[in-house]
Amino acid sequence: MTGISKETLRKWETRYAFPVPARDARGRRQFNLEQISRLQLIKRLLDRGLAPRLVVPRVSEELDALLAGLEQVVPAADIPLDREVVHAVKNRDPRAVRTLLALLLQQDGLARFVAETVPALNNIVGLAWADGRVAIHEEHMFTETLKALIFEHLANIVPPVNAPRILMTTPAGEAHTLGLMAAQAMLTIHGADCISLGSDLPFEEIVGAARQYDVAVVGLSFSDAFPTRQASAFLRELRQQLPASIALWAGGAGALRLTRRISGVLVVRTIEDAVAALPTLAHRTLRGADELKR
Amino acid sequence: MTGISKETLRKWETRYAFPVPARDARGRRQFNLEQISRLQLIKRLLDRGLAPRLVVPRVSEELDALLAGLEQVVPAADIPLDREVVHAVKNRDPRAVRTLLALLLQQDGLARFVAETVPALNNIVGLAWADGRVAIHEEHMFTETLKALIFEHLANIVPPVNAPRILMTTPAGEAHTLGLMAAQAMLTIHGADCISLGSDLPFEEIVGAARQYDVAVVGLSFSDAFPTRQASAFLRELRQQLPASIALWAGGAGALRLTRRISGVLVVRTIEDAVAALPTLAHRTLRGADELKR
DNA sequence: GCACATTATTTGTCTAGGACACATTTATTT
DNA sequence: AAATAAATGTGTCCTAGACAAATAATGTGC
Repeated sequence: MTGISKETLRKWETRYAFPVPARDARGRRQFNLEQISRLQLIKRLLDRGLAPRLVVPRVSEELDALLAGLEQVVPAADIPLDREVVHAVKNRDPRAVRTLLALLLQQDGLARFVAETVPALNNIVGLAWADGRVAIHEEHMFTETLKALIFEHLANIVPPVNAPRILMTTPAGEAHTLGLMAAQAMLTIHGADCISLGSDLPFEEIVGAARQYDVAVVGLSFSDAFPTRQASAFLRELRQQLPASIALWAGGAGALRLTRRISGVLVVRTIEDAVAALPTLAHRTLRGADELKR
Repeated sequence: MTGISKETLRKWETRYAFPVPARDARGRRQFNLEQISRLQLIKRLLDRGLAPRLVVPRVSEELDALLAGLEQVVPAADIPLDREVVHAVKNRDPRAVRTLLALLLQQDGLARFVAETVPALNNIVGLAWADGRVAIHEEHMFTETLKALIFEHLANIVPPVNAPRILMTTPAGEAHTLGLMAAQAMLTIHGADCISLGSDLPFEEIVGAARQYDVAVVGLSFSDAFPTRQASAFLRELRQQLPASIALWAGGAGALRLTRRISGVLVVRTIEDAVAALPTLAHRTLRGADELKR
């Protein structure tokens, strides 16, 4: 429920005297709801890079204050219908959510929808979730509806045969694919040939796939929940294992938190960044062409 | 990689003298590839209900023999193009995979495609993965392509307003959604109103969502990798927490292994089972109708 | 005052060996 | 043959401690 391992929880118990759970008849730890919500708060602060010793011993009120200070200022969503969407989500009305999103998509066109509306809405819903105004299942419903919509519109676009190939995936442990899909849509519109391998792909598999699919770029998405340290280590290691000819792009809220730049890794801050980097890529030499030369 | 917890592996080491891994400089266990593949073999046998003491100490050859005896005879895939699909997957040619799948879909129609072709292909690719003939990333590519295809065709179907609502999701820890999507497509064709909440939904959220979305059924999918005991416990607990008026359906390879029936839980063995159970459901009373009565 | 090397502290994850409940199997009695 | 009791099998949790990698603090030379 918190994303914190049981070993870590046990250590915190002895080191910081929190959380000290009740025990059942067998002596097993039983955490109460208050402890769980405090742990979730702690987790969010740790994910933003704070040190455990500063965060774990603090009570919820102090944590709230800390988090408020760190919370990035939300770019006041100038998305039309944003309130209606949130309202439909909270009303648990999937059809209304779909209708509203489809409307926005029609108004904006896929490119703008995916580049602006989706991130903004995602942000709004994410914040509402963090506040507890939107339940996990409501967020899931929103995400699924949005993914379905993007999928459908993506189907009609066929990239040119020699378009630069981009391998899109998510590292092991990262299950959020909405951002990845949005990026994929945008890049496909701009003439890239995206191959999506879905979420949760182990390290070795990413390396192997990048080589075997003959791609120009490996694009990874890190969500807000992904530990910054791990993301950094992951990218460094992957950069080393990948041939220099393959570019490495990292996007998502988790990648934004990477303060120090990693050489050979492009941190995609907005979807437009990725589009801007597209022209630098070499187009694929086709197999047929290769064979003709021989 | 095996789905076996580290605690269990340690216990097996002392109890059955397998696996005894090498140690790194720090004393940490390092399993070699041979041990890992033997463990994967063991896992598959345990999943089929064999007792650990009979399985864990056995060498790979014996395990192979055991498995061969148990392996349900794969319904000789009478799917046309099955070899071509596997070939395209192994060739890492997403476009060819997509073209082939689209072709099959056109030939069969969505209903048959989803009820017969998808499970058969999934089975074939799954077996090829277990043998090591297909890599994880190749399986991901296949799955993603298939999901995209189903999504696109699902978009055109709008269920009647008062259709019985089915909540489709996957329990926490279960990331495989292909089977869920296939079932969703089939049920939607047959007039159900499916609400997909995606994968990996925590227990409490499922309970909450079921109540709040006013559904007639909660449909869960358990993959092959999901521990049978956990699935059983999960379903029992969920059955208890859900109102009796909401039916509970469990599908997927993980649900097939539930030998003892759980009262109030329908184990969906094939997608057709779910379709057959559809007529028993009450249609939704619309809010508008309710209001008129008052 | 700043760059760099060195030492100290923090932190997560691993190890060992043991306890225990629940399930399944075997032995015993009715 | 059925019912009951004892024995064994099994996964998961427990405690207490070791240790390296990361981060912070300190010292040193220029």
